[in-house]
Parts: sequence; structure tokens; C-alpha cells
Amino acid sequence: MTAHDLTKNQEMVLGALSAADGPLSAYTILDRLRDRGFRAPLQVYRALDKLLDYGLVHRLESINSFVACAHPHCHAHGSLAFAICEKCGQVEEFSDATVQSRLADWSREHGFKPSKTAIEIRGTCAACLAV
Amino acid sequence: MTAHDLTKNQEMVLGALSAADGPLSAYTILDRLRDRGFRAPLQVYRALDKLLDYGLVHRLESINSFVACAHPHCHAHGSLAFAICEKCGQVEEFSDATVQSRLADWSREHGFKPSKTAIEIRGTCAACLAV
DNA sequence: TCTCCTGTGTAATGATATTACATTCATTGC
DNA sequence: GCAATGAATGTAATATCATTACACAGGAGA
Repeated sequence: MTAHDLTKNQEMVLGALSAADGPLSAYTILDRLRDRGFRAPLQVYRALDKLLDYGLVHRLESINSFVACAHPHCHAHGSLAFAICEKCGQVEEFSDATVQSRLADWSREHGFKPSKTAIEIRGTCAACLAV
Repeated sequence: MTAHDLTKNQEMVLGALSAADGPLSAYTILDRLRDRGFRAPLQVYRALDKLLDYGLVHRLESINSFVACAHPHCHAHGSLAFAICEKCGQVEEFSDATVQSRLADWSREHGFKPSKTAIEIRGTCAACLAV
């Protein structure tokens, strides 16, 4: 797997996501990059599109936000799962081979050709439950 | 399980979703109900909130749309999964006990208390692949 | 009756995402 | 060198999705 050659905007967007301690919306990214020259949503969305392609960033469908991949070096792709804490906003990224194979089974049995799978558990994380 | 006593607006929104042959966005529902007196998005969103509570309607997070539950009589809840065709828009609703238990396992092991789980496979359905 | 709760009507606004069009810049082939 | 090409970028406008705020109507129960 060769490293991708990121453009300036892609670097900045990925940097903003990596520096954050949780998922960010596109408009939040935009705000954080305004003093670095960003002016319009499209600059963010275009960079995100590429970063999503490269697998360096994930989109959290259920909260319209984006996170840097937790394992940017091992591109062990397939369908990832996310646990999203509704209290603190923290996200845990994980994958489960059994879940993946069960969903793949269903798809095969039903002649469905999957392109992108979202598995998102919203709830309360251990840290927030402890409070 | 007692049948829910739906209000007029809830009936109309559920009716619109049941009559549709695929998921609808809130604004599409609004448009379809304009000649029945609907005027504002909130009328739709409020009805949807209740219908979601009752389990009569599901929200497809990845496409910001809503569908009538495919099994409104057997409220076999838990985390449902959806296969969404990006060509024709048709949605298949299904559930898989193994997937559910694996995700429940992960949650227990990590002290995460789930409230709502979304499992959505986007891709191409058998019918569209056959074309 | 009074209060409380739920549902409703309406306007305004906020939040997320895309379309359209012009420009810049590096690369390639002549 | 220099046109041709394609990717990335800049900007404005607009489309799409969702919520806040406030007012009113009607039923259930003290």
C-alpha cells in the first residue's frame, strides 16, 4: 500500500481531524481552517471526498460527521463499526469479522452487491456511564 | 403489544410512507401531504418522531430518509439492518441474530450502553444488477 | 374551573451538502 | 518552448435536511 500524496487542502483537513479528539462536521472543519485560508464548504467537502476514498477518514452517517481513521497505517478495510457516545461525542472504531461475514452472507444470498456499509452504535460510553 | 392510537398527522405521515414504494425524505412527505393540509416541515418531523418511537417507521441514517416498517405487526425489535439500492432506491429490511449478538458482545465488553444501532448496506440490488 | 399535558400551526433560522462556473497549476506530447 | 489536458482550487449561489421559538386548541383529571 503506497502512501497517498495528499494535496495541501487534503493535508489540512486530515490534520484538523487528527488533531480533534472526536468527530467533526464539515462546517466545523471549515471554521477551524479559516485562518489557514479556507473560505467555502466545498473546499472541505472536496478534500473529504478524497480522504474517504483513500480510507484515511470515515464518515459517521448517523451524525453527519467525519473522523480520522484510527488505524491509518493498516488499511484493514471492510465494513468498520463505530460506537458513538452521545454524551461526550467520543467514537470507538472497531471491526468484527463475524458481523462482516454475516452481512456478506446476506448480500450474497439476496444477490445484493454492497458498495459501502455503515454500522453505527449510538449510546453512552463507559467513561460517561461512570460519572 | 397494544396498537398505538395514532393522531391525524401521524396517520397521514405513516400512510404516505406505506403508500410509497421506497424511502421518502421528510420534505418529500411534506410535499405529498400538502393537499391534505400540511404546511410546515415540523408537522412531518413531529409525526415521524412518534412513529419512530412506536417502531412503525425507521430512519435510514445514510440517506436521511424514512421507511414504513416492513413488519409493523411483529415488533421484533433490536437492531435492524437495511440494504439500500443506490440505483432504484428500494430498501430491504432484515435482521440477523448473530450480528446483533456480536455487537451486543462488543458493547458489553467495552462498557458501552447502546441506545440505537444503525446497520445500512448501500449497493446495488439483484433486480438492478440483472438489467 | 383550573391546570397540565399533548398535539398542532406557523415563521424563522440553523445545519448540511451540492451545482455551476472560472481559474490555477503540473504534466504530457508535439 | 508551448499548446493540450486533467486535477485541484476559489467563489457564489442554491438546494436539502432539521430545529428553535412561540402561540393556540383540546382532552383528562384534581
